[in-house]
Amino acid sequence: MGGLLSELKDKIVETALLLFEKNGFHGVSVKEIVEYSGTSKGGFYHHFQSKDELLYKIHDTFISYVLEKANDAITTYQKPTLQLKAIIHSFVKVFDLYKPHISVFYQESIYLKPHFEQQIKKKREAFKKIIFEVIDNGQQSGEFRSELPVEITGMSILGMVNWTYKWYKKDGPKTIEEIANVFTDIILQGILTDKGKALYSR
Amino acid sequence: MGGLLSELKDKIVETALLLFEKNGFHGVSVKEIVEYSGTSKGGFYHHFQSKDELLYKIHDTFISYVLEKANDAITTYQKPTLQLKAIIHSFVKVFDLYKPHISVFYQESIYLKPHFEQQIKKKREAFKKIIFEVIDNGQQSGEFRSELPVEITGMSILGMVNWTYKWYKKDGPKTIEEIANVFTDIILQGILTDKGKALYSR
Amino acid sequence: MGGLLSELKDKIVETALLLFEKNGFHGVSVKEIVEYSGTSKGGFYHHFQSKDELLYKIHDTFISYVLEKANDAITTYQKPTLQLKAIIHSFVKVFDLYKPHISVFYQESIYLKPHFEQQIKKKREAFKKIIFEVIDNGQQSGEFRSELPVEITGMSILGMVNWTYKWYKKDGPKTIEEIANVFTDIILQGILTDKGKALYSR
Amino acid sequence: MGGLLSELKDKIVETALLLFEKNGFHGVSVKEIVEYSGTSKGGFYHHFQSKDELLYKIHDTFISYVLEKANDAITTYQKPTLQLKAIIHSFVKVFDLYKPHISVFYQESIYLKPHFEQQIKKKREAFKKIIFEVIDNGQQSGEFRSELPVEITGMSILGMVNWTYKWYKKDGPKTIEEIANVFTDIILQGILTDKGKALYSR
DNA sequence: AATGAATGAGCCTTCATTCAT
DNA sequence: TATGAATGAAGGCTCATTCAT
Repeated sequence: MGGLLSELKDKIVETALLLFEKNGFHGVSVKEIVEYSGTSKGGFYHHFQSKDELLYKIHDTFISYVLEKANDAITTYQKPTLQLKAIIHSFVKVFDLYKPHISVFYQESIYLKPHFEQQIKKKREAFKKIIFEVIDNGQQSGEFRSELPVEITGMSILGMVNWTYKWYKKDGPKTIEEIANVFTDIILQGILTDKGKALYSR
Repeated sequence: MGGLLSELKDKIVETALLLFEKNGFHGVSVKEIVEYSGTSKGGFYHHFQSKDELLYKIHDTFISYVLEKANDAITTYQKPTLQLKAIIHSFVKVFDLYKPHISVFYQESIYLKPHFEQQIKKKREAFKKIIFEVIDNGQQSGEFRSELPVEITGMSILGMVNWTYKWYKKDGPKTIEEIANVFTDIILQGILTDKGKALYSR
Repeated sequence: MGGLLSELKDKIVETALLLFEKNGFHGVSVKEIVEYSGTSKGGFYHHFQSKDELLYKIHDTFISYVLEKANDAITTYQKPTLQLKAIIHSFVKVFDLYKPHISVFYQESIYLKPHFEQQIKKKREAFKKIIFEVIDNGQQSGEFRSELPVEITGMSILGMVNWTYKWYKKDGPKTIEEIANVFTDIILQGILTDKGKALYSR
Repeated sequence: MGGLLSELKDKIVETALLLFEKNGFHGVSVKEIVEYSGTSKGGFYHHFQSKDELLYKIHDTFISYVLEKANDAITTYQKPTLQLKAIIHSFVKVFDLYKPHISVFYQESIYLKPHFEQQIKKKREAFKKIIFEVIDNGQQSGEFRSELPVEITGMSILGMVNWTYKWYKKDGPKTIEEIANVFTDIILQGILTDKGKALYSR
């Protein structure tokens, strides 16, 4: 009982996240998850249809969150440059909240069962679409260099940002703020036109 | 005897690579590998101590190759800007040759046994060190913006480039040359000083 | 209050019966039973000690009923031929009322726990005894061919009749009356002496 | 090695047969089967795709055998009465060879997976068809009473014979020969016309 | 009376690896 | 070199049953 709906379920997710991040989806057994969560096989399967569904839930929690944040960013700001800045910043900051989710998202999605994979893919595409559109708009408004192909540019930004999960440590020497600033700096220097730079110079 | 030493061994690696890329290390059994390779369990274990060793060999082939290319790049050129350009170009071009290796390298390294992982890590660090040193040298020579922290800058470049394995398709609409050029363009615009830009303007 | 004692209990039995008939005792879980019955685990275990007890109750309901009918038959009639006819008829007619019980009785009794199995066995033996005695009496009275061994004859009649559960469909092309008549016809022709036939010719 | 192809496979089938007969398909675990067979889980799954496939193989061995025997019977004899006699005799005699197969066949077929069930059903129907045709032919030739419906008559014969698996014991007081004779006797008396009886009187 | 979250023993199956040939 | 039958630990999952509410 108590206030929260099924603390156990949350505990299982949290535990699984840490274990998956460290040892990979196939490097962690349900037995281990339940032992570290302080529950039982039955407890696990009462809350999740399968280990695969747990993996899906982890994926969905993360992608839904970043998709929402990206939508917030483009709603809050009108100018592509500011939108892009906001998206990058919000995304990078997610690392402090969702680092294990992100690691699992990018490492283990290959093991999502087809049915689940489709649902995740939809949201992933939606997120990419937002970024591509921001870049496209920025080129049309003259803020971004229009000689850069939208897709490659978009993927290069995504790559730079996403890759952070491979090396960022919360208790490392670099704060997430600092990282976000450097990324934004390099990218904007890299894609802004002179006109764009003039508009948004610090 | 002449000819190739053990074509079978190569055939096994090649097959495993494709299967691992598609289904993940744990999504492929030794049985499958030997069936698709046209050999047997015995044949497999004659050439590899274990499935883990096969994974290691795949990792090693790739990291050794890119490390060598990076060394070539810094030996061939003297100026950091040219060195960085060469490294990025050579790395991106690897995708046409080693796409499956790269996918496996970045997706499955979590499953490397500790002993193997250490050996790979050494080469990976050596590769990163080369990049970091190029950036550092560029900042000291005044070509690169010295306000950017070396590590974050290095990782942002690595991220942008590495991420390509997630989306690049050999028969897709973008050639690897085009991608390499866009990456180099964005990065150099992003990190070059005005002085640097003046030196290397097209 | 008032009315039927625990309609829920009956609903559970009814549901279980249909499910067991279709999927077998081990092909149906308590969870399924309670879901289809519109109750809960707690509701189930309030009425039944165990899933095994439910199986027992189903067995007992059926065997008690046919035993009673057989007793009625031998009480109502004096002549073995008429008794046998009545038993066969009453038994075959049970199919319209108790088809699922019968299927479960003959298919799943192997899974009765020893304790329950013994109790069912007693009634089953009592029923067989009645049939054997009718045959024996018929031979002694000269109505039945005495060269036929009682047990084999009895079991052949039982087999013919029981087997009906494997193929009889309530909405099939043959009515239960028709089937009962054919069985009686074949059996009586098969075991009656000429004297017997003379006595009971239509 | 040695002469026989996989004695182990046969040993597994034999063991499973005895265990299934006694405890039912779901009352026996693969663990038990391999322990009694003197092999291992791996050994089992090297020979059988699944426990379900083992169940299928047992079904198929039996139904294929009786189908063949029934075909022999109608090929060897021309007259329906002799054909029917031969079929019953050969079928009943199967009990000495295949008693456990038969028990499993009639008790556990409910647990056959749909794919396997279909294949068995085909052969089962073919067998029934042979019997129905013999009866039909006998009625047309005037040997069998034509007022009896073919299907009910056929099923009554099948029921009488099949039911034997419920009570026959190889070391019991009745030989299989004796049983076969009584069955044949009752059935022929039951369905033969006077003309038929005249033709085949002992 | 009734609920349903939680239990944990036990089930079927997979699979990397070994070894007699 | 090469084979493939055999191993057995370990994995994901089911399910009858319990019990606090």
